[in-house]
Amino acid sequence: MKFSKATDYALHALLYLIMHNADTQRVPVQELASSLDVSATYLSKVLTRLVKANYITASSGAKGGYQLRKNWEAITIYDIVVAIDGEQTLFEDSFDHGEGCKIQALMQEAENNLLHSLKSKSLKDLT
Amino acid sequence: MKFSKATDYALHALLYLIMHNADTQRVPVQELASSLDVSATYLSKVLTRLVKANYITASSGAKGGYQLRKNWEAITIYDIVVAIDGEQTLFEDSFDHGEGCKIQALMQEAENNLLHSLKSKSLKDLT
DNA sequence: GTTATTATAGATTCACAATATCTTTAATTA
DNA sequence: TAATTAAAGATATTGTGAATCTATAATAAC
Ligand code: SF4
Ligand code: SF4
Repeated sequence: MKFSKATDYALHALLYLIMHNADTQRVPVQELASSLDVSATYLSKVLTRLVKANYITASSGAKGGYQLRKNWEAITIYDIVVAIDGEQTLFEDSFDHGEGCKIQALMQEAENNLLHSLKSKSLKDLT
Repeated sequence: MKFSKATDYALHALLYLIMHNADTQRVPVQELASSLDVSATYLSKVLTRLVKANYITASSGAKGGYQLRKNWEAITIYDIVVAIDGEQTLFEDSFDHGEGCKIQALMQEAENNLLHSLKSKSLKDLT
């Protein structure tokens, strides 16, 4: 019952990008990694998922690095979590006895509250 | 970002107790375990935590077993989760840069929504 | 084109906690 | 006393997130 470190890294890297006007400028993973004091190769792996999801862009070579996409303000925290960890369900049903299960209903409602909250917040709220 | 199997087992065991009028009758762990098709010794370990937290009672010896406490209806889902998994925070801060951190604020608010929902539901809602 | 720089991908390892089992001990009943 | 049951402790297993290492591909500068 906790978020992954990868998500933690992703959020912090994004915060760094936001704080460094990185919608106009590229930031190499080395800079991000040393700023966060985490492994560069691992962080790279994490950020690649954000690239795949089109939340940031990347370019190789000199002067390359990561950069926020246009309209990054609209990306929600939920988007990030899903991009990194996938759509895991908080409570996974051992059997699924079908409709009308009270346990399922309870847990899903709780989870929905969490997800709704994550969806209602965007990267703009980090500024 | 998911609940533990132990919590899953606990909820289902409780549901079984509720459905079998187990506020007046004791149910040995063997019966619970075979009903849920899980390991009896492991389930016993899990249920012991509920005993420690005074949500169920246990008695050894012949005709012994587990039994719901009086006023079990008031026990919340949150109570169960905490009794089993402890008070883990969904988002644990890598550094804690102090007040005013937007990331922390966002994640904690989301988490609070989840916890509030879990607190607002009780075992009575399983009947 | 060559070289330097950077991201990406794949394979592999590491570490740790959840899960599970086994065995012993304590408690309770008949 | 004998039988039954929970609790506790030690240990084993497993799963998986986390991390490293080593290539390979892309890009820019010269
Ligand atoms: S009782 Fe409900 S939550 Fe449990 S396995 Fe059946 S359907 Fe799923
Ligand atoms: S930036 Fe915020 S969430 Fe991240 S380590 Fe600092 S205080 Fe914690």
